[in-house]
Amino acid sequence: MTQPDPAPAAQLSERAQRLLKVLVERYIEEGQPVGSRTLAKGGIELSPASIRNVMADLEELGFLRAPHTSAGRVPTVRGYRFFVDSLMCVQPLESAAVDRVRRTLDPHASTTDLVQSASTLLSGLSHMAGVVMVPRRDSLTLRQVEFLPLSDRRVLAILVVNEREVQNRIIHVSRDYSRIELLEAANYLNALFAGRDIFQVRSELLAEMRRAQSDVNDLMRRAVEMAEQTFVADGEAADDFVMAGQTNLMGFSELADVARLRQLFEAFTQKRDLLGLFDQCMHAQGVQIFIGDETGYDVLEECSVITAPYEVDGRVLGVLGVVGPTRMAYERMVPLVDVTARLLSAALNSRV
Amino acid sequence: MTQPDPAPAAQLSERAQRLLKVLVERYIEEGQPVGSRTLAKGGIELSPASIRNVMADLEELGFLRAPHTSAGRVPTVRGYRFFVDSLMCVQPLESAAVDRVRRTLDPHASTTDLVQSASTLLSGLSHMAGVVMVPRRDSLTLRQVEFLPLSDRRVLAILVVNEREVQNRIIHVSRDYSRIELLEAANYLNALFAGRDIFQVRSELLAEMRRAQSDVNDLMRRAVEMAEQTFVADGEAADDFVMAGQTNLMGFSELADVARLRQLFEAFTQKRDLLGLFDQCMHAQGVQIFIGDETGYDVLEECSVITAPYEVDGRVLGVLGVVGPTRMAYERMVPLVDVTARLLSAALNSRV
DNA sequence: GGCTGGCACTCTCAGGTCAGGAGTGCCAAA
DNA sequence: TTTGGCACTCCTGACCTGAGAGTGCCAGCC
Repeated sequence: MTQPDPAPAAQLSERAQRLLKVLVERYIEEGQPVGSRTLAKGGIELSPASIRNVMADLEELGFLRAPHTSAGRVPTVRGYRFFVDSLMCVQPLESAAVDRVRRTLDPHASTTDLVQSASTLLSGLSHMAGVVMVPRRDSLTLRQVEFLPLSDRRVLAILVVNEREVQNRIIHVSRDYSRIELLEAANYLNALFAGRDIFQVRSELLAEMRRAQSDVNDLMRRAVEMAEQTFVADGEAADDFVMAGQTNLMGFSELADVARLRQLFEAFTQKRDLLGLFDQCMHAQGVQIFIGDETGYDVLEECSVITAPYEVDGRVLGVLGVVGPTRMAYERMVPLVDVTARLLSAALNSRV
Repeated sequence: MTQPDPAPAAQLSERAQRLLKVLVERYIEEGQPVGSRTLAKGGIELSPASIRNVMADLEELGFLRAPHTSAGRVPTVRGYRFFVDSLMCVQPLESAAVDRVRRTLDPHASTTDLVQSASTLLSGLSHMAGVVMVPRRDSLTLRQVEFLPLSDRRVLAILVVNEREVQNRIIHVSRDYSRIELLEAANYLNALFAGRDIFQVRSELLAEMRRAQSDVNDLMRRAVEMAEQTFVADGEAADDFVMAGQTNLMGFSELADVARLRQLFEAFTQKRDLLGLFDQCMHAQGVQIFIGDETGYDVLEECSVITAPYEVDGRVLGVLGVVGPTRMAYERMVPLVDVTARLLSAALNSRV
């Protein structure tokens, strides 16, 4: 996890913990700094003065802070962290919401549509921004390849991988090939390598070529030339995510500053920072929570991010999550993200 | 064009016109309401008092308005419109910028990349938001079609159209076909219809089928079943645009209100309004300017939009443009949009 | 008749003051 | 250890004020 330095719960009396819990819940709900009077009336059975003592302790320990002398207290990042780790009661997601997620993530839809739907769902149900990394496909099983001649020594390669995904790329070759020559090369590759991993095929072909040197025939040379360019990873390019509901973030008063908002949205379009954050979550298990500067990125200082990986056949393919202000309903967001990740995994798994 | 009701230039003395021109230019540059003193010192050879008289006339005619009693004047939509139609001197775009556009719009790139580059160029050079409609391809020439069996009576159809564009769709068929059966159907369609328009092919096949009724063989029936679903327009779905540099709009003080900004960005993600506006420009000639409420959409009230259609073989394929605050440097944006549209057309035309 | 200088007027903006309210910290008493 | 009391701090909004900018209008001038 990501808490900066462990704040031993031992430091906090049972009473202080209860108080912190109520205060954080209250603050998340109302958005106003909460004072001792408010707490005394709602949930804490102590006089305002005693509450003030406890709050002073909590402030000293770094769980709370006062925006100014007479303004009640607000949770710090550390306060939220402790709340999230030890105090929060995660309720299961309402079944209506679960149903909606389940119904929307149709296993028959294409991967792109699934990713799109998932991010729309996340934003719709959280009223914040939803993000879904597009699945990284580290294994690309060749199903079929096809080449079509273009002019200028260029060839259009069409690649069907993993049963239903179609990719196409334009490759540059050493001379113009005829339609027939390309067909032969494709047939050769299909016959020999259908059902195999394309990167393996590529390196195998190259190795074979090098070993055999002189006695390779023209057909094989052709095939290798194509394969070399066709079967390259576009993993780099596919390192991407889909986002929905960014505009929801404009509704939060915490983020109402136009200049900050601009930076935030620029970070969203550049994608780099969020991708960095999401990459960290790829191989962590289950739901992760990053609060404020725990994200490690300045632009996200006022934001929290909740993520969960999704997977197929037990292999993590990507990460999804929500982005919102630090003052968010964590106990609702955690199950939302969790359920969405599970159901997206299920949809991807159960496809045929 | 779009001016609401023609403001006869005759109403305006030569002097008033000159004054309006200087005032609008000044306001666009500085962003502050401009007063009589400022004008007297910069460009207008009259005393402040005389200038005030002229300005009062212009205000009465609806070309200017005063934000408040002692704040100088600001152009109204009508003022901008008259400026744009009759007063503005459009300078040609700096050659450095033209070069950059030309170099960036590489004819060898894919359509998607070209559209993306064009919108990035527009936003980069305008410091506002750039928009490019994706080309509507009303003619889809079949080059090759391929079918691959999936489970559950579904087939993956891969379609190469217009020489280099690859589309794929999943179609539902009446029974599971074998790989061979699908191959036959594809060969049949390719042999007969390669190089033809896919919609024509579709209707022809259906007509033929209906005419021949009983004596069609199984192969043909199969082919028709595929073609029927494969060769459908996705023109609807492709009604789309690519936008870049939205965040630039957050820098303008005119648009600094978070609530309005949110509406604007929501309109951008929903796309409907902008598409409506762009559709109007499809069949107008050359550069179009929409100022403030001339756009016809409330969210764009504070914005101006400048568009130009782009074309291939003399046929308009789409529209591109920029979106910014009404207070923009029209005389620079017009040639920018114009040149980008021309060079995008050129790039699309000269491809091989 | 059109242009100009002068002048009173209006409006915004920034800064300062002030009272009210909210919440705290501390202390002494229960 | 808890609690009530009290002085204190700080924010907030309202109000005022003076400076600055620009106008409208008028009377005089070319």
